[in-house]
Amino acid sequence: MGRAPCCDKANVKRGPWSPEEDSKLKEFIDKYGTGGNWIALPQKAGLKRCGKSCRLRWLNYLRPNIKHGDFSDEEDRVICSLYASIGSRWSIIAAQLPGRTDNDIKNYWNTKLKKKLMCLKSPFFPPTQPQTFSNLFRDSYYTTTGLEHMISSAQPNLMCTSNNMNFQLGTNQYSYFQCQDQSLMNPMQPSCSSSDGSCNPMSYGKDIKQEEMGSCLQGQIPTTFEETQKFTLDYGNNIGGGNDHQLGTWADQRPNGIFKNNFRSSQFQSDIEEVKELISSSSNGSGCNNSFFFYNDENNTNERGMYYY
DNA sequence: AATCTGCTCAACCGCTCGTTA
DNA sequence: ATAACGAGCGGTTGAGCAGAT
Repeated sequence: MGRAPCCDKANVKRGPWSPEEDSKLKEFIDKYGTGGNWIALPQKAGLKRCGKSCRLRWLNYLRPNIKHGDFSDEEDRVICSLYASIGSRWSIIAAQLPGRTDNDIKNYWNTKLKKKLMCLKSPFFPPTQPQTFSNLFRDSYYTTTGLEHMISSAQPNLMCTSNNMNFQLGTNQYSYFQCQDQSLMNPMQPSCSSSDGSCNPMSYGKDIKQEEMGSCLQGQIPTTFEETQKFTLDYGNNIGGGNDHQLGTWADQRPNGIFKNNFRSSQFQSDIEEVKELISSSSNGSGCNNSFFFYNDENNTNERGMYYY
């Protein structure tokens, strides 16, 4: 038995609000406030509406200082930055943008901003404008959870988690991500597990649904690790950092299966073996070899890169 | 001009959480 | 301790619109 409805659905009006209803609601709240009880409000205000509907109408449309219209670049930046950090916590994001409602931001993200960020060079997502991982990762995007989220968003077949594995070698910072091919499993299940649970799926990845992946990939979901590697090479053409993304594809396939982007940092080059060593010792021999590691130099700006193996 | 297609966004739905009795 | 309730939240829907065919 489900929860009792909050109002008598047969006797409440639904659908778009008329100007008369708007003014009734506004006048009532201006005069008496909400009284902390939305359920009782419509009756008092003479509206044949559900309390929830009144609340939504007020919060999203009628209350003072609501800002409508295009989002500014600064607002874009704040939304992306917060989304990268905390995910779809729209009310928290809205709290940082005066005049914007959570519903507005959610709609804006789902219809426009997400697409902007998804414009990677890819056979599955034909770009409408140049966009690269390195752009996504600039400035405030560059947090560990942000990277996890962006990788998962941009590459829906991969669920990535860092397990908070960050370390420093010389002046370079490294973050390690285990990535699991979601096309091979139920999206809620990890593809591999270890005794310390280091392969548990991250919470950000779990809301990518099978049908979304299907439509994203247009039926071309890779089914083997080799196909996934190829897919990632194609799909992640522009993964890279700083100026790296201008240099083209992941051209260098190594015998050991590591795919290399075009890195410029000699420090990074010399760190590689040590990074791999650290990763294999810290990941407790879990056998998770479908992974990224990502590095950032001391300036956090120009020298960045990602290895996939 | 008619039809189709894709997009936007207001509104709804169902769930969780906090409060109260 | 717990059941009931309302507020708030995020996901989803669908009417209306604009542009493409």
